[in-house]
Amino acid sequence: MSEGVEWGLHCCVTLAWLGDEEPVPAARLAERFQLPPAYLNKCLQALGRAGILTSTPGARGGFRLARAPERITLLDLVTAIEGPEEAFRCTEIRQRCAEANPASREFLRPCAIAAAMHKAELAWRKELAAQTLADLSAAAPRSARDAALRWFGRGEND
Amino acid sequence: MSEGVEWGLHCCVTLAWLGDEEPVPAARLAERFQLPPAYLNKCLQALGRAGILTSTPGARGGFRLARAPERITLLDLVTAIEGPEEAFRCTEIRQRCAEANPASREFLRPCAIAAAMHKAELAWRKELAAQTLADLSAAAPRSARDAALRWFGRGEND
DNA sequence: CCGAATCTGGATAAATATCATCCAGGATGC
DNA sequence: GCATCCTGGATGATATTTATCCAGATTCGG
Repeated sequence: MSEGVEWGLHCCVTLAWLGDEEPVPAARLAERFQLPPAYLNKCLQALGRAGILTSTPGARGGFRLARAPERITLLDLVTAIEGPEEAFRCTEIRQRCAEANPASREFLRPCAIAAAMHKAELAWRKELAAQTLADLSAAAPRSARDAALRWFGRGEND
Repeated sequence: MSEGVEWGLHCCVTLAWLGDEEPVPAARLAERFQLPPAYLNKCLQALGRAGILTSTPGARGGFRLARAPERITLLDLVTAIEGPEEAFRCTEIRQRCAEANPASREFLRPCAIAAAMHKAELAWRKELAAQTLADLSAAAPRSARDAALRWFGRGEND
């Protein structure tokens, strides 16, 4: 799994803590986590296209959550970064057997192997869909949240 | 996920069908599925090191299942090919925050984000562990099994 | 005992994906 | 107007996956 998932998760949790009064520039988030600014920006763009973040261009612009943390699941995040394809992709090698006829009725139903892997993937997605950004923000220690608020200069308001 | 997982699964299901009276050379399995022989061999070697297959060198040698299909789970197979690492790997970017002190007590407990991803991964593994090679062999249509037996010249005995 | 078949493991190369940077263009606020 | 900041494309660096080849060891069959 690409590292952008981890970056995106940390950034979104941070954005959840900060609230959406004021957008946060990508460069500032990169600085916070010591990540490459240009590349982190690419990840945030992907989150924007997926409707998880909204971006505001221009001075004092940046990113903020597009909706309440309770309504953003980990599955949303992971799918936005990694894409919607499953980890296991069936290449239908059963149809490459010498005698196999691709038009055979046998191939109408899915490959049992692909079905088994798919079932596991569904379990994974279900678990991801069951956890929201709000859960993550709450699970982190208060000290982490407080430190973030201070670092971003939001300690006073919130 | 690497394609070797799919190859390994198909090969193992086939070996389950054939029984373990006689080992099957890697080259023959490659021919069956039209896969690159040398590279498929590497995958089978990995399954051998993982204790899923046993290999016998020399003429009339090849691979066979190391134990009954009921006792080989999909998790065994996937782990053998993909390795034991989790898909999401936490790089502890929370510790890279400017003010963070790596010795802090806060970092003794795992990162909430990593824990959430880990939970999903466990659900995936659990589902994989619940399915065995025997289940897969049984789920495939009889015609596929029969065709394999014929192709490998084992139609008469079994 | 010889030779063909076969696995083992290392070296290597090709193809692809991931990670990362840069830049031109457009939008926004001061 | 100008500094800030997102957007998207082009490009390059690095890592991983896929694939090949070969020398060495082992076994079978004659």
